[in-house]
Amino acid sequence: MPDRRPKKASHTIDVVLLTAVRAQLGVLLWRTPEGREKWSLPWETARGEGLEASAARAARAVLGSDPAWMEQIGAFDDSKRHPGEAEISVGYVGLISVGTPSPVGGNYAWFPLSDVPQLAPRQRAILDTAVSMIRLRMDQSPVAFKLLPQMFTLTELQHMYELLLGKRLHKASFRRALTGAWLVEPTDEWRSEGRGRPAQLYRYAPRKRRPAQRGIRLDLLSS
Amino acid sequence: MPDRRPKKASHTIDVVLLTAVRAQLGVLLWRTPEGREKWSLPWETARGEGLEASAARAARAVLGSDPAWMEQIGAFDDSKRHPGEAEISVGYVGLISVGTPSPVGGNYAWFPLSDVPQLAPRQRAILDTAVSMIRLRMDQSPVAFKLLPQMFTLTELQHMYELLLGKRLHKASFRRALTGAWLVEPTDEWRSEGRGRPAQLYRYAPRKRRPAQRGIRLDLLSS
DNA sequence: GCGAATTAGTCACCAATCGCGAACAATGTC
DNA sequence: GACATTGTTCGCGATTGGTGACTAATTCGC
Repeated sequence: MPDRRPKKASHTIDVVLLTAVRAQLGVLLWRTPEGREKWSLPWETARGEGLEASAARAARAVLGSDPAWMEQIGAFDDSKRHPGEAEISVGYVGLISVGTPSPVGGNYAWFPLSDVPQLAPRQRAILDTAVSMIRLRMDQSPVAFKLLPQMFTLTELQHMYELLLGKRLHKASFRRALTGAWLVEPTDEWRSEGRGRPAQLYRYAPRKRRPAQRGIRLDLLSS
Repeated sequence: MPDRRPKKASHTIDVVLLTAVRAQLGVLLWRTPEGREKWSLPWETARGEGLEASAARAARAVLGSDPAWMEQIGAFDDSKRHPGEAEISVGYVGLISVGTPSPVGGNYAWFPLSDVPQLAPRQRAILDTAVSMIRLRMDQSPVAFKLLPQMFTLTELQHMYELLLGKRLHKASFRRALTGAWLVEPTDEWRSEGRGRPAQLYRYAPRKRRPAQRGIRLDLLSS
């Protein structure tokens, strides 16, 4: 990614790649060639190809494949300097399904969010915004599903929601809401995971819903 | 605002200023000096002062005062050209309370969203994103309140919510939800608006709430 | 083979919330 | 003063959401 040719680019594209790692969110960082233990978000200089394209290129260069989902976070200046010396950076967040092969071990590593090393201030802001945006959008985007493989058990899905929400959910309520929303459909496969009853596998398959005439949720305000 | 001096700026800041105008959202546009009937969002070239500062400067230059609320929308390239020829543009949305004096009549005018003239494609994208973002964030930001004066009647507030949501709300339910969310407090002033009982004036005064342990709203997904 | 342990999936009860119509209150109009 | 008009509140029935307990299917230890 970071091949710095024209010294000061007008703007860079910085990518926050997230996945679930050991009951936490994890972010993929790149070891900079300069310092021994300096880490950075993967980033690209703009090449006049469009922001989405730049972000996709950056992600593909790291992963070898496209993220399951990607969205822009916003533009950042944040006074402080950027590794690429650019005036502004445009942040993108991408979600990686668990199980996707990733280049761990080389100059890349997954860091749990609770244990992220020091980053350039602007990149730290990009990361924080990415995470809070993901958590905010859970209701409007199929975020949890994009962090899971195509087929998953309902318990895995619930754990993913708990991870993102940061709180425990009740099994029965979760499943009732899920079937009411028509988001998943069962497959005819089952998975036996050690001891206990095997779990049925589901896939993400949102269906049309009736308009769902619920009122406004003013209680979400002033949270 | 648009004083174009260094021909090609690296990026511009484009501002979507919204207010309520005749039971619709309205956006403030600027008549470009070139074409007779060509309109544009107010915009600024970057001056190395920070994005927020540029956006605030752009808004202040148009209004003479600061918007009641402002937030970044994102960065846009969108292939097509921008009036300022910049590679990318960073969009901001600002909310103007009804009643705020605004420079209508000069080279500025409010356009209801249903009747916006042709814009540069990128600015059209910025405007559309701004509106949908405002509508999405209603639950998380006090958007409706920022479009109203400091003191307002509950009927006015309800009309504002109806305008933003695009649907009618039931009076009793709206008020119940409102008091339950502890968002407003009554003042000791009343306003008599022609015929009918005078309405009490309220002000936006969010209070701490108990954690409000409601579950996830999966039904909001796949809308 | 058999029961304990473990995990998946469902049911039923109860409380909180919501949609909705109607009542009640306070003012202007005739 | 009767009536229209607008603001404010009440209460009922239906839906939704939180919760514990129940059933189902498998592994493990003996």
